[in-house]
Amino acid sequence: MGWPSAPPLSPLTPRAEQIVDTALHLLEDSGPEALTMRTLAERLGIRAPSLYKHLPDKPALEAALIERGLLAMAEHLYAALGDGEPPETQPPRPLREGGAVHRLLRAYRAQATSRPNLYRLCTAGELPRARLTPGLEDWAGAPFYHATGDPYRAQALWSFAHGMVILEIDGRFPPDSALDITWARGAEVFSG
Amino acid sequence: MGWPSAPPLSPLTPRAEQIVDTALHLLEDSGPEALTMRTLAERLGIRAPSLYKHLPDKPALEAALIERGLLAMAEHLYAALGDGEPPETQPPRPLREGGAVHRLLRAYRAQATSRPNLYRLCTAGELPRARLTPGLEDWAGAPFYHATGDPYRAQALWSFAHGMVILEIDGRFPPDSALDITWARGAEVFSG
DNA sequence: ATTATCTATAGATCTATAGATAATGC
DNA sequence: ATTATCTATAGATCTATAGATAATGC
Repeated sequence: MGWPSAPPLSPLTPRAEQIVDTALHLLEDSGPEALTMRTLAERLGIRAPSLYKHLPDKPALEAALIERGLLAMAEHLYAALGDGEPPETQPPRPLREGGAVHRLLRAYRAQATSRPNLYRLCTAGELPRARLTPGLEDWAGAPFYHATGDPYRAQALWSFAHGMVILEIDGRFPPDSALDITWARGAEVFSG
Repeated sequence: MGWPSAPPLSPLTPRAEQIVDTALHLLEDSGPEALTMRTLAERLGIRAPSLYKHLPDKPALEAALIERGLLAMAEHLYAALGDGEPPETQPPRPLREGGAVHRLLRAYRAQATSRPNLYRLCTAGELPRARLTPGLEDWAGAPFYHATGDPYRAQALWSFAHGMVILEIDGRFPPDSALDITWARGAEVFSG
């Protein structure tokens, strides 16, 4: 008995998988403005038009990246909640450093900042829901519910976490900010 | 005795002011992808090259929009904290509906959602600090400090507010979400 | 004279399609 | 035959500059 597993992503051909993988690195290394079909092809050692034999169009590529981002984030979050420890078996540990909220937030921050450009792609603007594997979005959001046990607190906690991460990634906090403390304050507040 | 007033924005010529104003409406009505020099000129009944006689380039236009957005938001927030009621004269009202945190959050949400495209422009990606009036950013962020009395709580509260707003604007919450309740939960949690 | 505007255009990109060509796998 | 790639190119934009032209204000 453990956490639910992710809905399986629609399979790609091996070459398409390779392309998406290269795109992932290109995005992370060089930022979203570098993620063009031409530059991607260049990294693969081919010409841009060849890409269209493997992926229908650029939105499809972006959707594939988003799916991988959501999947990686969620797996990280479920692992942080404790593998094989669904909520019922976990004693409530509010206000403790080792509580579920603290662990969840630490994992969220670590995963997001480890791939900031992918995180931005996954969360900025509207989600291309029609192109995503059904159920993936809900499954990826569920850890917040598991950590709080309440849908409203879950949304509020996610908002806090997303706000912190995106403002941190975008360099919006004053450069001398002690963000560790801010994260800890947030965790305490939401553990009460 | 009241709240500090905004640092004065560097003045533009009347025509430039008009252009910025039109850009503001164009952005809000038609979204960021419509904010091109050509479309803006069209709205003004002139040709795109004419704009460059009034504003040096497009980043300057964007900076002017951002300044206006920050100014409008901050004025709204200061007003919500209570005009002429600096923190010392306000009795602490934690956990009360009428508390400073509640009022601040309500104002933040109302202002942001009243002009979502401007809000996005002001908060997405990196801030063109070199082009902004010095002191404006700090002044605009201060209401969060005034409402919490602590820099860490202030940053955490701002993150929550920004996360809620941007996720709401971008349609990231499930469509049947009762966001009023989520906002209230957040306000309670940060008032404790 | 100065100010606001115009036309013409350079120069950079991007996505995506059509059709040809080479290489691989029965 | 099928698969992967290529070249050539259509078609859409965008920002911004140069230099000409018309209108306004002394």
